[in-house]
Amino acid sequence: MTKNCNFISKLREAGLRPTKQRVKICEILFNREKTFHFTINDLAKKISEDLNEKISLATVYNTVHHFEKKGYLKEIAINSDKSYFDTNTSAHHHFYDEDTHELIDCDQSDIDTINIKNNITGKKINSVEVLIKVASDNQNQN
Amino acid sequence: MTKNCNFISKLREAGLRPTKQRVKICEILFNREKTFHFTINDLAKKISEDLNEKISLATVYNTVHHFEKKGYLKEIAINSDKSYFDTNTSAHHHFYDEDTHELIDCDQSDIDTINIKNNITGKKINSVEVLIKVASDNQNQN
DNA sequence: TTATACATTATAATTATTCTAAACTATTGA
DNA sequence: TCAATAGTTTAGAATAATTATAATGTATAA
Repeated sequence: MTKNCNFISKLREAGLRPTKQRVKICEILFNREKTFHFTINDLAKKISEDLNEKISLATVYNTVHHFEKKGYLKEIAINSDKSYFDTNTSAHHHFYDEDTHELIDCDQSDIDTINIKNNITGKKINSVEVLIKVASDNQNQN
Repeated sequence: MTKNCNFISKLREAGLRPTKQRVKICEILFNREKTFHFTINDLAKKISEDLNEKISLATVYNTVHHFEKKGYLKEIAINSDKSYFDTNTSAHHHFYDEDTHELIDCDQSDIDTINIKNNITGKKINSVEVLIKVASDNQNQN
């Protein structure tokens, strides 16, 4: 349970009270080795299953957005159906599997640093992200 | 009016009957030098203004999606608020101005070709797109 | 010119997300 | 320790983008 203590500190650092719901969300999001890609719905479902009790969608939305603002999560733009979030907040790129709708991290070393030769005047670059859409090799792609 | 004849052919090639509404949509989308970036709502509003009569949103959605399937338009993923479309269907990258929510084409020559050193096994790369998010230099970015 | 298949439209339905207001809970300080 | 309070959770309503529906309208082929 030292992990939960860490989550409580993490929440406090974000200026959030460590409630049962938020600690649970932390456990699911940050208690893992590998990057986790999810939609709000994925996450809410997982929480309900794990806790075996309901959690309000609004709470999940609120908490995820708080975490995003604090830089604990990153939103990944793929299509406009739904929002995807990523527990890996470092600058990195993604594969998106159009068959399974799965998001996969791209190894830093698999793409050379992207050099933007001309930026828009008077603007600062906030992020540069590559999205590689892939699909089954032997499938028609209408 | 030779332009409209072209649009009629274009529509026929897409297997679509050249109706008044569709020809108008073509005029607005393809009768221009520069790339046009838009949301369905932008487009519907522009049509209503130009025609000075209403067009059903459903028609705009249907036509835009037909055009997308036919490769006359491309969807650009930015965030999940709304869908952006682009009349430039060639492989190219974008700037997204987070202040104005405007989408701007990135010159082909401004980014070197992106080389993916390791693809997902058994998958074919369908597209590689870079999105550069920019914002005012002298503005806090909470 | 007429039958038919395709289109348009208004409106309803759906889905993702945000808002609201009431009930609840963690924290602060007496 | 305990009440006051400020922040949280929640269900459900509201909103916004998109898609479905079904009736009416129109382009086209014969």
